[in-house]
Amino acid sequence: MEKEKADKKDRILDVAERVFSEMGYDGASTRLISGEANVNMAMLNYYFGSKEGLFVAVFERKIYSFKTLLQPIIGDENLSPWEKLERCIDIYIDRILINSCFHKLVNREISLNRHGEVNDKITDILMVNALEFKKVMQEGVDNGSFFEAADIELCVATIFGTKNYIINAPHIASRLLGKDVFDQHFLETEMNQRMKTYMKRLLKSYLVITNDRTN
Amino acid sequence: MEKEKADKKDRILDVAERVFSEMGYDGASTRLISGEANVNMAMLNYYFGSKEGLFVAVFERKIYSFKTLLQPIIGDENLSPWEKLERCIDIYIDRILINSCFHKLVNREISLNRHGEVNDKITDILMVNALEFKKVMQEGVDNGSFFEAADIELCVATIFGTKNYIINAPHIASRLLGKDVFDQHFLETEMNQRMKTYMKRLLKSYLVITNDRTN
DNA sequence: TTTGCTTAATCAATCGTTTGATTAAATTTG
DNA sequence: CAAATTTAATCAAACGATTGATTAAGCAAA
Repeated sequence: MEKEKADKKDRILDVAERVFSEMGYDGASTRLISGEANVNMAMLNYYFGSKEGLFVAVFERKIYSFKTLLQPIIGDENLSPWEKLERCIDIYIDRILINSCFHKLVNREISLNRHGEVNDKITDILMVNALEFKKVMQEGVDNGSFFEAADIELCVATIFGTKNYIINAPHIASRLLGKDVFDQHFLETEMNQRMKTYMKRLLKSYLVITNDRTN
Repeated sequence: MEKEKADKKDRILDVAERVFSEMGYDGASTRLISGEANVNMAMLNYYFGSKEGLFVAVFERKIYSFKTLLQPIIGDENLSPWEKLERCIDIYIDRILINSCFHKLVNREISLNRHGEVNDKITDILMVNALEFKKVMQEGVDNGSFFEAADIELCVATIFGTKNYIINAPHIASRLLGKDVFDQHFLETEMNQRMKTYMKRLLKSYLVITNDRTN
């Protein structure tokens, strides 16, 4: 009973997450979601109060800052700023590519400024994550191991933006890369490694001081 | 008469572009658009046939490849691959920041794969532009002036993705940068210069070979 | 008069939500 | 234990509101 209820709620949330991410909030009707989840329409309101309530629930199940994951790395005094950044990138890319459909949803709905409740919460969490990356890079700049004139705020935009570009428009990314970005297995293995390698090399060559640095 | 009609159509298109980009296609009702444009609702269908027709018209007015802008640069034999890339970045950023609200619309609706007609057209155009950038970078790799193992496809993702991150979620970007990204004047002046400087330095340090290159 | 533009009124369809009835399990009562 | 009562889950049906679209009449200009 308890179990079945939890199962059904989870099934609804799974379907809702997928349908929302495919059709957008407005494009996804409660009838379609309930239909695909094989539950009566009224169950959505019974469990979640409203369509917006369901939307919020989809987020609350998944969204949480991984500040707690990043903190021990950032606080580790044995690691150089660059080593910290490397590990943060690894953790971030791992998490993103596993939940790519969810992050697609996040990015689309956050560009619409509605759903005040959800939006504010997500904005806060995204900001926390962004600021963690910024903090690590600032540390590198401050201790002189990173390029002093580095635009670390735009570096944050690059880290998140490069990922978004692949995730948000998979059919474009597929054509660009010549790979099937819709394939979850490809994302979690080959793409995962490729993005990590690329992000680190890109940022290292920009941030980490070697010798000459002409404009 | 001719003039007034054109004016009215343009006014509708201006409003539609803004409302679509603020609310999304599904979130924007024809009543709201016609209301804000101060025209009768039926005028939308009279001029554009349908809501989707209006949507298409919004795109057709603005979307076109700037391959023609890039071609003379790419074809110029007096320019090195890096010099070509620099100029392409300049042109690209100029164009994007002027039409930021439109590109926000493009990016959201392309992540939803509906509107087959528009989507296919936009995808093609975006691909053309992406492939132009890729071509320039490939040239640099081929002639040995660029890092041979450079992941130029992900470089494309970085160029477009970094821009999207700023444009798509301006309220997040505003908090990250400590600036008002909604301010069109700021975008077209300060942000414009800052993004150009950053993109060039970032890509140059990654692509252009200087001396050592350890992982 | 004919043509092109404009309007208010109206259309069927779909939206998210609510309802009241039904079922089954859990709990209380005798 | 058995009977009575409460609670939770589920459903088909219907609600009012809003959607995009159409109509037919009115209007102005050529």
